[in-house]
Amino acid sequence: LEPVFAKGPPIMQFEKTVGARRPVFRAGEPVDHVPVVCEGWAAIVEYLPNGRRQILGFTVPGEFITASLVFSTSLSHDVEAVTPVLYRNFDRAALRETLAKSPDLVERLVASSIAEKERADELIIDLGRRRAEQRVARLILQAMERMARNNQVVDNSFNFPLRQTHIADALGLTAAYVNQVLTSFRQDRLINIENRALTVLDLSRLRLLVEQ
Amino acid sequence: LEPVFAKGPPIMQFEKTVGARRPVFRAGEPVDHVPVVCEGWAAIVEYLPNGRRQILGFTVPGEFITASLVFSTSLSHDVEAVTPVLYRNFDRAALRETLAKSPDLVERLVASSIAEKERADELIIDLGRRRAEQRVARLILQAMERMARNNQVVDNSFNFPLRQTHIADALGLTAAYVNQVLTSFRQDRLINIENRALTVLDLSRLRLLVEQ
DNA sequence: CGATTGTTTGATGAAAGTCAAGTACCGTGG
DNA sequence: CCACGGTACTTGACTTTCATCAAACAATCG
Repeated sequence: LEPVFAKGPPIMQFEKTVGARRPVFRAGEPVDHVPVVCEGWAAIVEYLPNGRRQILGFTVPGEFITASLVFSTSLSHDVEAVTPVLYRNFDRAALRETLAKSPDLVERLVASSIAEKERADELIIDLGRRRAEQRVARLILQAMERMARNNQVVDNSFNFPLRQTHIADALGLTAAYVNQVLTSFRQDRLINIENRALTVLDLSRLRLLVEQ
Repeated sequence: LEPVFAKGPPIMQFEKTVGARRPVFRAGEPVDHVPVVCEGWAAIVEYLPNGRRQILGFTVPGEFITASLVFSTSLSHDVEAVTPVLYRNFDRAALRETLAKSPDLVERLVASSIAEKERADELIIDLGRRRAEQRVARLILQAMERMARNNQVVDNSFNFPLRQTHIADALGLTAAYVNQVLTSFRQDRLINIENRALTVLDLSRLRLLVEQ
């Protein structure tokens, strides 16, 4: 679904940009359009009263921030820009009318909504039953897959703008510990990170780490 | 949505029962009807290659096993009966036709699907950033809320069939540790569990534990 | 009523957290 | 172009939370 709107917008309304580390939306505030991210990464974030935070997921370019915004007019979590974010806002009523006329588009909306749920379920499994190493390895592989789907992986190398705090808050770890894991990955020649670009040096060994 | 189908079924197909601890569905196997649980609790479960398991959620009576089965014809996780489960199977095509005619029902389907996603997000936050005590307390309060919605809570007391292993596998803990937490809850006169019935003795103190 | 399944308790250990201090990096303005 | 402030990364010493393992006991269920 999203590619359609990310590129040639039939019912586009207007674009907006948000700088890195700035909020895109605040939890609870009304969202009167349906946003699709065109450029940059965003994080869906929950802040807890004790100051900790949990990242519920990331949106990569070409995706809805969340498919539920087609139906719902507010979000229960904050959305923050990881990199500078450019997103397009679609008129909700117009979008829903378009959907009503196109069963094909509905299928695709349903599909991205199911995919969202599946990513959430995978994250639950990670947080509940996998150790830090596996969580980090899986995050990397998942990011690679999602980027590959948009043809943004060349030579096992792709843009990876997440800070170690993002990884930590997404995986229920601390930045200090994520650092240790990444350092050990580098020493083992599994990956390399330079200039916000991540290169997977040994894909099969990384996949092996992830199974089990 | 579900209450409609759990009670007076316009397009009911047939009922099935499954004994406690038995599988309801296997991951990947085709599901050619849309199941709604009428009696009993079920768990959605993922088994990992290392023998651990993670429970992704529970269905209480009157709910879809998962709303995504209205669209999708298979599940990516096992479903297991916690108690004996009685569920009704609806014809997917007929159900979708009914939906096409009733925007009201669609709204309700969307709502339960969003609720499912919200529960998943809450669980992510629990597993990522809350400690065992809070996780257990929140599970109890959530169960109470869901049962209350079906008028199954009397005097802060309700049917609670989960074994400690279920709680552990749902919250990313071990049964031994869940036992310690529950024991401490009982000693603190927060709750009582007897005969598969859970009574909340001090709701406000339990809520206090959960915030923060 | 025996067998399976679930609960309780304790001793021990490991994974990951906390805290702290130092270094590197980066964008902005003088 | 350099200095500066903020952000990000790295490392190490120490602590906490929870896991692991084991064994005994209790409850349930054919």
